[in-house]
Amino acid sequence: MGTVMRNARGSVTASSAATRRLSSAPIADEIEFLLARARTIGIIRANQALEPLGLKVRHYVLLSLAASDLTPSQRELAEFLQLDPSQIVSTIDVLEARGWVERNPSPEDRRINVLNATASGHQVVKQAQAAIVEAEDDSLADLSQDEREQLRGLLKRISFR
Amino acid sequence: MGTVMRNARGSVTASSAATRRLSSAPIADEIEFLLARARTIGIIRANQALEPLGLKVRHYVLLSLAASDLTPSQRELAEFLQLDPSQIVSTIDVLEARGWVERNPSPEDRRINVLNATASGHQVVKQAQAAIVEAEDDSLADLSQDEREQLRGLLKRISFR
DNA sequence: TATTGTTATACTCTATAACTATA
DNA sequence: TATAGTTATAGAGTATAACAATA
Repeated sequence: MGTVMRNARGSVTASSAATRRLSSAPIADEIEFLLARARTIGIIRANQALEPLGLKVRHYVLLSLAASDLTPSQRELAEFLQLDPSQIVSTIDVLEARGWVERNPSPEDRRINVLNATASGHQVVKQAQAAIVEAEDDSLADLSQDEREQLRGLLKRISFR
Repeated sequence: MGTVMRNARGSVTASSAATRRLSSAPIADEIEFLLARARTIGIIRANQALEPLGLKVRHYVLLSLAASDLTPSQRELAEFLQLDPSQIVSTIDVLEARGWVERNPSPEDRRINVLNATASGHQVVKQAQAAIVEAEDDSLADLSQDEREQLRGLLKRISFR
């Protein structure tokens, strides 16, 4: 799904006469449909939030993982994110060119590149995190804190098993 | 996200050593990340389930809406699904070529095409629905019926507001 | 003059295969 | 012989603009 409505204040909205009318269709009750819709809304808001930093969600996710203390290899990232290894390459190329991430050959197996965030990479990921939290807060505005934790727990169980 | 693991029985799985290891990273707790992941898993399973019918999720969604009693116009569908009108055109072209959907000019405004499913279209959507329910049941296997209703309700509130 | 649907086109994202260097 | 990473390329999906028919 791609095109998105924006209201007068410039924020994303999914409302329109057509949306309200068609939201009574049976498909609007299917979890998979709702997941896809919620994700589309979320990813667009997140990309908007990251735009000032020159990042897209894809870069942010990799940068965040590189900045963790898990020192992931490219292969691990490909598996974890269910992306092709070649897509990891091109995304990391961008992050490395900006000096935010380093590829360090593993001493034990020199085929493997272990990823580390640089000092400026850590700074950027911190800013990005703040922007993402704000966007998420906008997307989930109608849910209480308890409900957000419920949602997080349910999603985690279907995402990792 | 694209590449996907399949286990020995051919069903989709998100598990691997790397996945387990990296799932302790902070990003694996962000709702937007989990939404994206759950949606990827779900859409792949759904596309697999629809493959015998020669359908993808996109076609199924439109066919399902055409088969509802809401007689949506193409413009309404574009708004509802947050797709560009031109994408609606090409998807309906496929459904129409197979004799599952008809474009009927509205008597009140002949610019507007109202969509109706044909008899065979209704049959196909019924089969597709059954396939989707099975795929969804696979994706949500770890959740109780109550938890699925919880999830549906939470997603609906962030998807339509 | 504005809107619905259509066509054409460019762009991004994703999938696949071949290659290198290391093991 | 197998694996990690890279490169190149093709395909699918998405975004944008221009157009004809109708309002």
